[in-house]
Amino acid sequence: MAQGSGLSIDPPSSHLLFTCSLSSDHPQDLSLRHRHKLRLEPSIQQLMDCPKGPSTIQFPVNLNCTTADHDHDQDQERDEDRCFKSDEKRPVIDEMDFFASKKDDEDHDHIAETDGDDQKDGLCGPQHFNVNTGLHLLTTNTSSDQSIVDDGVSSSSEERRVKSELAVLHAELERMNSENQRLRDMVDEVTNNYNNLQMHLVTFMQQQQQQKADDNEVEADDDGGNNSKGEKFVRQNSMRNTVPRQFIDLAVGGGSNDETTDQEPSLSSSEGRDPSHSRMSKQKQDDLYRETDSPNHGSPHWGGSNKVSRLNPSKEVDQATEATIRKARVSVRARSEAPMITDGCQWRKYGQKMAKGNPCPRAYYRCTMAAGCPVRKQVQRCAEDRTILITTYEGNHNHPLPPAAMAMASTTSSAARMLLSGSMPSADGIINSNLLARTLLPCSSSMATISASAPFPTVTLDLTQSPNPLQQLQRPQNQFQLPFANPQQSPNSPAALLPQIFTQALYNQSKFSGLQMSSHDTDANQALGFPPMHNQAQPGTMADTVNALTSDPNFTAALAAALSSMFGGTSHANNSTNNNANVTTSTSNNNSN
DNA sequence: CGTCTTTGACCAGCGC
DNA sequence: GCGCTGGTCAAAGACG
Repeated sequence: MAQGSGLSIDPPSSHLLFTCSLSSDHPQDLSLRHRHKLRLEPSIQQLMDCPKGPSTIQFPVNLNCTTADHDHDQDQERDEDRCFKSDEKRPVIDEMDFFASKKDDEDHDHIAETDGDDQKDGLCGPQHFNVNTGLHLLTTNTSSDQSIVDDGVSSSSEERRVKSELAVLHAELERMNSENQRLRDMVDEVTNNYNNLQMHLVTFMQQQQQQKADDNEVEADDDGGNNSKGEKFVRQNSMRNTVPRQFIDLAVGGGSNDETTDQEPSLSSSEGRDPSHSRMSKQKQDDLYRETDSPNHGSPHWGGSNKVSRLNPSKEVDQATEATIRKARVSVRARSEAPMITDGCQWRKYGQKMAKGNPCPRAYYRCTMAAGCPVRKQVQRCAEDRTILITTYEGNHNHPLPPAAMAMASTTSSAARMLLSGSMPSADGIINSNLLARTLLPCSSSMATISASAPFPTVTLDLTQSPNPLQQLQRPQNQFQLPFANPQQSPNSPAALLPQIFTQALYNQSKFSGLQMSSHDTDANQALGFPPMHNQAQPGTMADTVNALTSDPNFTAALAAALSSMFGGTSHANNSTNNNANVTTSTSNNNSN
């Protein structure tokens, strides 16, 4: 059967097309079917809106046909053939694409490359319409159910009709392109506005910090201190440089802090303890830990890597800040049956204790991805609900991280620094914390809690959406609960994803606050499948996304589809990581000591 | 044999 | 000073 000429377009010809699209006998038909399904539906709406209905409504009419009219294999083969052809023609009425110009270019290139394989590929593009008008005839005959190709008498009139259709469709295409351009301009404008706002916010926060520094300097000078002007200048600069320094810290996953760590004056009690612990471990790894982590190990707080260069001994303010930062923690509450949520890092369990008020033991882990990495985490099940796993992180990694781990790790330090960006110990620190929380996690799908009066400043995100309201009421009163949008989280939502959502939330806000930013953040976001920053400028957008995701019972499938669309089928690694994130082979018993 | 987990012991901080 | 608690150490055992 020859294209265009030999086709016997009997009245149900249009039905044939739909039969083809539903065929599932061949794998390639499945792809075709998906393609049709995905792209035809919006087309229908466009066709409805098209001023010249009859010429363009033909395609959706095909969708209403059934498969019952075709009994012969030959017909089916013909159907498939026509299906491809219809696919080629379909782009004429394809869905609106905000970035159509680029896409069209790409399609055009692709067409040029695979000119002879169009039928196999089912390629689409406006150019196809021009290339193969004979195919177009296949689907232009639905209104009258008359054969077009075999009608030699009416061929000239058909040509004219086709040309007029073509003109109309071209006009429609141009209109859509212009509208696309207009929308893109609007997006650009919004993005620019957002960037400007962000810049202003950063500037404002820096000015606030500088003001604080100035106030401290005035107090110091009033005390009769011998601070020289030069030293004051250094201090002011140190405050001014806070943001860049934080930037560097995060940029390297905690930064190479070995030298600064070694020079860190011990704030812990471990120094007096180390001699008594001179018994050398048999484990090389532990030796390494001791070598590189001894300034912090054994301290009542977990070690942190956010150490400032001690080149200038006058930076007491920075030292105090950094010491507090080391104590800051980020806690994530998520439902998980697994003993530990996999966050992309390798951890070694170094202890387990029974904590007061909780029958479940608390496990202590340290990062083993690099010798001397000071990052630690605690894992404990919630006493009220054993299905809730509470994971608390502290410290910054001193080594490069895999993409899956980078987000969480950087978020820990980001959250810690953000938490401490206010004056925590004072009453107004609570206010600052509250404000911080509001700006920190407006896009959270759950409950964000900031504890400013706890022994260690802690950012807690309750991602469990506890079904028991009493649990919320039982929280300590010194913690702030910030109810955001709280869609009922699907019980099927993989708990392992929640920290990453949390991570993204923190990321967005840390970027929004301008306190921490690095190119690695963007990389991590992208590695996790999150869109680049400029696409999520508005927190509400992210909130909507998270809400939609977490409320979707088919969340995993939807996520996989979304990732596939983002990465063009290369998202398997991330997807599998996400889905398996809470699968851990390690076991932990409940033995207490 | 190397790595990891378990678990009793040790230590420091804190409150009384 | 004493006891409680949280955090850590390190020997011993398990595991691959």
